[in-house]
Amino acid sequence: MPELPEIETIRIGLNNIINKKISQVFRSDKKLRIASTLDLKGLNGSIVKKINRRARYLLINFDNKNSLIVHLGMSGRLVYKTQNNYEKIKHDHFICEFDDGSSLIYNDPRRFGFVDLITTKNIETHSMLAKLGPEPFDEKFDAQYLLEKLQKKTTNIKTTMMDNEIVVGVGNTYINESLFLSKISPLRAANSLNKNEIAMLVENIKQILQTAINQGGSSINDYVDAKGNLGNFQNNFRVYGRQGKECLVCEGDVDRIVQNGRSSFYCRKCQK
DNA sequence: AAGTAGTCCTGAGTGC
DNA sequence: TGCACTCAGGACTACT
Repeated sequence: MPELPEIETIRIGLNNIINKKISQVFRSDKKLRIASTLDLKGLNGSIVKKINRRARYLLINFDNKNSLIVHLGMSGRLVYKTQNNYEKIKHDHFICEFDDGSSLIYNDPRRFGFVDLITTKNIETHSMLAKLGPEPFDEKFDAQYLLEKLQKKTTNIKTTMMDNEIVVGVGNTYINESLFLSKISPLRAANSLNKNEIAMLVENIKQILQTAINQGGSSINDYVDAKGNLGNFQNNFRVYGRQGKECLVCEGDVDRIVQNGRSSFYCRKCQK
């Protein structure tokens, strides 16, 4: 499941489509998460200028002032193939073929993701991007900012940190890991954290996301990068998916609970 | 207003 | 072997 480090890894890998010219676009008739307003004709002849990322959205800017917004949902893959005459496989929903014969393929079995086209200057007003909070690596995301945001939040800290209006790109996997490193229980009310705990949490979120990017993301179930390679960070998980196993810090066991319909993994003894 | 539950989807895993 | 069922979760919508 792609989270921010995986998307960032894909973004870096996609730099080799810059300056390529689209010769043909394919879209399947399957419904993705949001109805796309994609005008296929408008993409033909477009040249890729830049690949950006905002939260978990990949933004592909073209020379004609349009941008593709791509979200990979739970199971989406965005893979670049250099071979000519790429043959579609099951769940390929969107394909850009370039004039040198290479292809960019969006494949998504569960169809939680989407592809949309928007005028680049209006990109921040897109319904999916308009309300997003700061990037975790943005200097605006610091202890003072988070303290203010959490003050009135009575819900648990784990769910709160996955709210995109507070900070973007912190999904289930990395918030579990960040809370473990910060020795904070996922059950704590968000407004019960003191400033030291908040500062530690901010630092650990930044650090764990950066480490994951450096290692090419995590491969759980579906994720591969733009070249189809697996990531490595899953080997570094301290609590995620380790229920019943021994805590790596103390002699306790890792617990699994469900919060707001999502799995949380934590050590009762280490995380208070 | 804030918090919570339901929703979309398919493939992998489990039990009979 | 095959069927039925459950689970995974990002982010929206619709309730309370």
